[in-house]
Amino acid sequence: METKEPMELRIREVAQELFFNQGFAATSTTQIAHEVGCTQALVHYYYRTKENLFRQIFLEQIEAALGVIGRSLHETESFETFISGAISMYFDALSSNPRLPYFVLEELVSNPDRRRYLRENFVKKPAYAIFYMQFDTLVKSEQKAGRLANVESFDILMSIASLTVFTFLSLPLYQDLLERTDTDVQNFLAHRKREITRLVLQGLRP
Amino acid sequence: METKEPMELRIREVAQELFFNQGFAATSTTQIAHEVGCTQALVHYYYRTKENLFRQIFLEQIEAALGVIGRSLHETESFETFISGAISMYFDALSSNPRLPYFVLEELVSNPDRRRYLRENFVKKPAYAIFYMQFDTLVKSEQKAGRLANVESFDILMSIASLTVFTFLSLPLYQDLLERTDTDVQNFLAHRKREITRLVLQGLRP
DNA sequence: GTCTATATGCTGATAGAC
DNA sequence: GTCTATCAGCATATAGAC
Repeated sequence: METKEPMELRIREVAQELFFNQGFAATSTTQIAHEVGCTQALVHYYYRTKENLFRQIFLEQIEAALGVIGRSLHETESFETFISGAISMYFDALSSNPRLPYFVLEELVSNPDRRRYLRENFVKKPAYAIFYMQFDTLVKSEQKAGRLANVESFDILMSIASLTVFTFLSLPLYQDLLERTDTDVQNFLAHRKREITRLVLQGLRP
Repeated sequence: METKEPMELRIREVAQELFFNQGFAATSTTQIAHEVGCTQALVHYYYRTKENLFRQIFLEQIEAALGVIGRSLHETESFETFISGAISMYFDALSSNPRLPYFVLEELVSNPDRRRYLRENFVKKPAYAIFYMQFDTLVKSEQKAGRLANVESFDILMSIASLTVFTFLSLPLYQDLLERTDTDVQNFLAHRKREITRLVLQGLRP
């Protein structure tokens, strides 16, 4: 009953995995074709250029990542549970996709065109301005009520991003430089999740 | 009176700048030679391989970075001033070298051989075990005296590294995605330095 | 839709003249 | 020490047979 996947899709799936693990520059269309089990010409038949193939995959990942951030903004009983819930969501999402942060960072840092594209097609969309305004309003009302330290909204987001994202960026270094097993890494992630939550919450107290 | 620099050194300086800004993979010996004003063969005459040339430069940068970390461990009047002084030193060192974190991260993440080399030649050296033990002893004595929250030494280092390093890793994104000027970036860095110091210190309070 | 064959260009590295 | 010339290899991309 198993329907054979069409080549177009298989190429895309294999390409995604390779781009993800090796980056754009280090992945060749020849390698993609080889792992798919077709000729290199077929990759170009479907996607014309390597850049084209990459862009489709890259945007899909960006959208998925932004989706997680969007869903983290939801009603809770208090600002503290809201923040700790958001951190927990980011950590869990990245734990099942630990190479995503480096993949996105690498391609955005090394290619200004991709930054421009992301800015014009995502950052400037009203949805993201609304997201930030909602968060900012929430922060200001909490501060007015005296339940929150006098910290800027942007700083809260930057600190949470720094602490969570860097954990995953440095994971290969943690594992190899300190010679840790996969189990060690899992324990480390769970441990950091708790400590980061504690640190951020303590930093938000008036 | 100006002595003409020997070619060997000029090649190295130009290579350093290019590797720094573009990474190892994206920099060719042809480009190095072109910017130096010599032939590509001369680059290989002096350094034999591109990897060889890179390694010398890379290790120099690693040593410089580790040197800053080493110098940050010094006597102060209190643990709080010690921590805020260290953060300040890291921030200032990176401000005059903002691409260093990405350069080091990229090469270590993308090349397991470099991680192995760094581990065997630096991480395993007694000097770094001593550095960590000194810090750990200091933390434990502060905790015994009730002046410090019950946080593991490694977590303190990880959180400081996350907050400072990620700031510089994400600088191109901050600038381009939010369309900030160079002056904006300078103000942003100064602002984050203060906020990160505040957050870490508050997180260390019992 | 999938293949073979090929064009074109760039890379790192070496041999050998001067 | 610096050059010219060249090699082999791999890349992306395309043309054309089937």
